[in-house]
Amino acid sequence: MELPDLKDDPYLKVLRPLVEAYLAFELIDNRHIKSLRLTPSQFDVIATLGDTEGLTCSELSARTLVTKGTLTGVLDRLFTKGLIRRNSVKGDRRCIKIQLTPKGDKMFRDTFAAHIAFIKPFFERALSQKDVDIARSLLLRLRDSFQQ
Amino acid sequence: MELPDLKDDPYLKVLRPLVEAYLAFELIDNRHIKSLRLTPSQFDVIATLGDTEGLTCSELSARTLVTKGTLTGVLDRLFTKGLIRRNSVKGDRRCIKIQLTPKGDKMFRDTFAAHIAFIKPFFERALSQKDVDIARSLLLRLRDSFQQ
DNA sequence: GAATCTTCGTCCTAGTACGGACTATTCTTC
DNA sequence: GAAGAATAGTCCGTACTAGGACGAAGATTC
Repeated sequence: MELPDLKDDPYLKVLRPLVEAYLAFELIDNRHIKSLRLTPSQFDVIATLGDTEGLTCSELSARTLVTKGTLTGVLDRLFTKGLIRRNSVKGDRRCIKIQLTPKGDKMFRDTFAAHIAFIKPFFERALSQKDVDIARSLLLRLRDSFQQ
Repeated sequence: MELPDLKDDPYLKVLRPLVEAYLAFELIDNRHIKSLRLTPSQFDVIATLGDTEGLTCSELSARTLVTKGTLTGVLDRLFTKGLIRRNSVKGDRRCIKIQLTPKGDKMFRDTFAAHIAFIKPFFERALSQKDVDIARSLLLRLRDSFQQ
């Protein structure tokens, strides 16, 4: 990312920290996911499918960060690992319902809570409860600004 | 990314906003860069090379978000576009010094300031100067926590 | 000065990103 | 009910990612 030396600009002072905080989080996050033998996208899909009756591809790509085109390949690899299955949908032959297999469900139960527990202390160490509320509000304002 | 419904947890309330704010920024950022006929990585390299006498591949990959392995391909494409050249380094035949060509330098001058000017209003709209300072401090604390 | 360690850039693999093109359906509209 | 529009999932091309393997070249150590 373009991170020039613009510390003199009062507004752009927040660009670098935003990028750096996110990337630092992402690095830790991805590293732990990798130790679960999954890629971030695969984990994303498994976590989203957990505790559902199954979702279509479009629902999945809407709720995850995986785009429609990429999803096909991700699902192929999860299928090869025996973690998901594709069921046809009665009433609409265009749709496919993606569902966790028992093995996939076990993966979800084993890894999901563990991953959250792993990530949480990093936030607790950095921010007080009050800080959390402030950070949340500022970040949401930034998000909304970029989403117009 | 894994973004489960954990709003009940006071600490993880900030995870989603962090990810969402960053991704919203990245989307806008990348879209504008694309309109300059560059990819984010290519822009990153051009911006980093700007106003230097040239950098080696390792320096470049240290200062940008492009890893060593990816850099080769990115430089190949920039070379094809005539934006950079690779010079040998006297005294160390392992190194190659990457430098902007006149065309690359023109690209840097034309696009860099324009891109900053494009991004800045999104921050100005969202945050007051005071907010900027607070956001910056909180984000840096998060970053440091994830960097141990 | 030889063996070793380190660094440099490149190449490789598996996986992902985006967006456009494509086929098969289903829905709308007249 | 037939033509057109919209939706679902797949496939494709170009580019990128991380990390590991590699050979060439420099630095270190004894």
